[in-house]
Amino acid sequence: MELKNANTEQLILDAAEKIFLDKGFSGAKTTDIANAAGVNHALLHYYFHTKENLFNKVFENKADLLLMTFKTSFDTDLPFLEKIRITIESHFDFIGVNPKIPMFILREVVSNKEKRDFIIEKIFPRAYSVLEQLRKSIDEEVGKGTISPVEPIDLMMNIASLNVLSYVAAQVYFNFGNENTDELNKFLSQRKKNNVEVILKSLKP
Amino acid sequence: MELKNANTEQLILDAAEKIFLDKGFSGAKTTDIANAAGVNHALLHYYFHTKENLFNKVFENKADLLLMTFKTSFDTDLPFLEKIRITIESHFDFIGVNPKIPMFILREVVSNKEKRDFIIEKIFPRAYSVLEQLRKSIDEEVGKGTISPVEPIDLMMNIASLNVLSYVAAQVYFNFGNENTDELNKFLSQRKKNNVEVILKSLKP
DNA sequence: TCTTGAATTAACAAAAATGTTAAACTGAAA
DNA sequence: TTTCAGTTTAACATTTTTGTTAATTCAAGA
Repeated sequence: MELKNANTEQLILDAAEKIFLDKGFSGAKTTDIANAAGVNHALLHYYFHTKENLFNKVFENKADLLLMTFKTSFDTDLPFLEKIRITIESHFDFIGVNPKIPMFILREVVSNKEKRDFIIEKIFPRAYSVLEQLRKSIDEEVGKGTISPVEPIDLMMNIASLNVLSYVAAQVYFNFGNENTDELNKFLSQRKKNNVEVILKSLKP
Repeated sequence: MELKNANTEQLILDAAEKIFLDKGFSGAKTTDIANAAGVNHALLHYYFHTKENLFNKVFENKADLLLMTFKTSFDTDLPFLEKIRITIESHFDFIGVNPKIPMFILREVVSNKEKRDFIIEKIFPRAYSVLEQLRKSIDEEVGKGTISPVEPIDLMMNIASLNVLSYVAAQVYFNFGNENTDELNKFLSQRKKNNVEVILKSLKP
């Protein structure tokens, strides 16, 4: 087997990832992807046949990554509120290293029913177990009087909303993902602190 | 002057709005817009010359609407926390009647620097005065010990994040904007209540 | 009713974007 | 060294999308 093969296939995939993340499916052009990868654009079709096929590879990859977001640290034996804090912070940091994923998924999902269904089918099974596990912990803590009652889905959505839009705002105001300024970093650490505080306060009895 | 004129121009604009809101600039096709408007697609060019020109009309219109979102009710003489509650609820309800606007603006803004700059130039002047007015009220209340200190920008972002993503989730899970089920309405009223509670709790001393 | 100018249409043109093909190249194994 | 399979390229083909033009319709005022 040749090595060029795996190499250029990966080159194309990397370029596709970069451009699809920025522009979405309809905004990205296969010729731009080929150019970015430094290859003849026929090669793109040779390896991936269609634009949609190439896109799906990127999309599924990123969807998986997004789901890992909520690999909550609930199997540790830390106090509940500590686990929540850690969940929020690691979710925030995860987005920090993958800042374009949430908007990428949302963009396709709101404008494309197939993608919407795909994500729902992927998310529901996983989310269900996470949410039920969370419900148990919440009930326990509510019983102990440590926290006030909350629906697991609300808690998760609150965390995701605050964290995701913190980064979207950072991309818009500070051009995050392309530049990195002190102001940006200050903004992000302020948001991180804020998000933890807001969620923890919302759980107070 | 003929009356067809204003009429079909508006027909095209309405169709464009619908399709651009769903698909974004690059996902929308001018022929689809013309079809949706029930007119020959040459008419679209006759009235608006280019796709971009037509899009900008829609975009600027929606950007204005989005900014009106935060026409806070701060000139009333209600207690501070009541004003906050009303702000949250009316923001939530505003999105309810324009559910696709936030994602529409975000989608273009994250993938297009010009649109990003356009929005920033529009938002900053207005946001600045709102935020400074809010800062005054916050300082006052903090002085009275009614609330704990918070940066105005954080408070606003918290509200916007929770409300916007409530509706994005509703679009994804419940196909909001196209269908209207009991489950959806239950979800939305639960989210509205949750969002108010989370923000008000976050302000507790 | 005749003229005028805007509105509308069909037909065409150009550009952009996706996809295909056949031939040339490459490197490893027979 | 020849052969073979996978890789790469240039050139071409198709489809989609945007934009244009010239001829036609239409409604209102002279």
